[in-house]
Amino acid sequence: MAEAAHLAIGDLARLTGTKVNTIRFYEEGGLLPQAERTASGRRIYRETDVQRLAFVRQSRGLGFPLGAVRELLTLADDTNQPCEAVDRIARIHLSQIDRKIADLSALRTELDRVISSCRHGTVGNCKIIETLGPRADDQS
Amino acid sequence: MAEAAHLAIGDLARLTGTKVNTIRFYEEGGLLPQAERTASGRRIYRETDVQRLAFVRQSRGLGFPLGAVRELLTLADDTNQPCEAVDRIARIHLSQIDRKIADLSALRTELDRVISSCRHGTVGNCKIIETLGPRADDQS
DNA sequence: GTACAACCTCCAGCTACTGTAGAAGCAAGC
DNA sequence: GCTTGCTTCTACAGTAGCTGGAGGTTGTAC
Repeated sequence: MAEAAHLAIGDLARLTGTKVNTIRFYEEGGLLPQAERTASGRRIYRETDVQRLAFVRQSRGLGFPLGAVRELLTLADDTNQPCEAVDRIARIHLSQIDRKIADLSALRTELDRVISSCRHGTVGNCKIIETLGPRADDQS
Repeated sequence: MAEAAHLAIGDLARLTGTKVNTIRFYEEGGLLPQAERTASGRRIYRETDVQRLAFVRQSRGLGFPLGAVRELLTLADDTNQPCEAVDRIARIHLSQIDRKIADLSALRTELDRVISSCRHGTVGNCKIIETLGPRADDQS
């Protein structure tokens, strides 16, 4: 009997590509339920835990913040609900990613402009340094 | 006498659009020198501090991490050096921004794909939820 | 003399983990 | 039954870059 009736935390970690500490961290944050324990206090897991953790990891891999993952988990447990709420969470996340990309792109443009101005002289007349500080005009 | 011979931390904050706590944080982190103090222990600043903090803020605004800002400050103080090192720091930062943009773009594509699969039914047959968990195949 | 703003230090909290210390459990070999 | 060595346990510090708050002075204006 007992072909993997239950798993130790290290097994769960290996199965899901998650660090042991991260699993404990998720448990503490309510993303995973409080694990059952052996008599000596070690956590034990089952197949459902593997699935739940895989869900968490997949969501995190798509960049959902932990709060969103918690919501998604709650929603996923209630299979009769319309999936509108799920869709909404995902779209909010998408728009946040779009915003980050836009911000970074603007930053990139600006930084590129700054770098292009470099004439490879000394720091004293370096356009990059000038751009960074208002000291540029102290020769007036 | 005394038309702003020196500035209080609140003045410096206003002049540079920086929070007071942030200024103290920068001082602690060595981005600003230890400020002079009045007899009663209050920090006092001069024009050079305004310039230095402006430099820090400008650099941060371009996304340079604090470590890079520290290096840039050191370089900026030695005006005779070639500005190669400055250029290098900026280029490294640029490439990291490029990488972030690429990562986010890939994420965006994937997330968009997931969202597009939504058929607006119930959570039970929600493609988004399916994508997030390996539970999808449990009907086999 | 008394408000009240601005300043001080110290510390907790944010995100999402990661790593470490020190102790205890567990399986295998001898 | 003892040692070795791996896994697990709890608890806490650290990462980046601040931000906000508590609780206590100081400076200034009325």
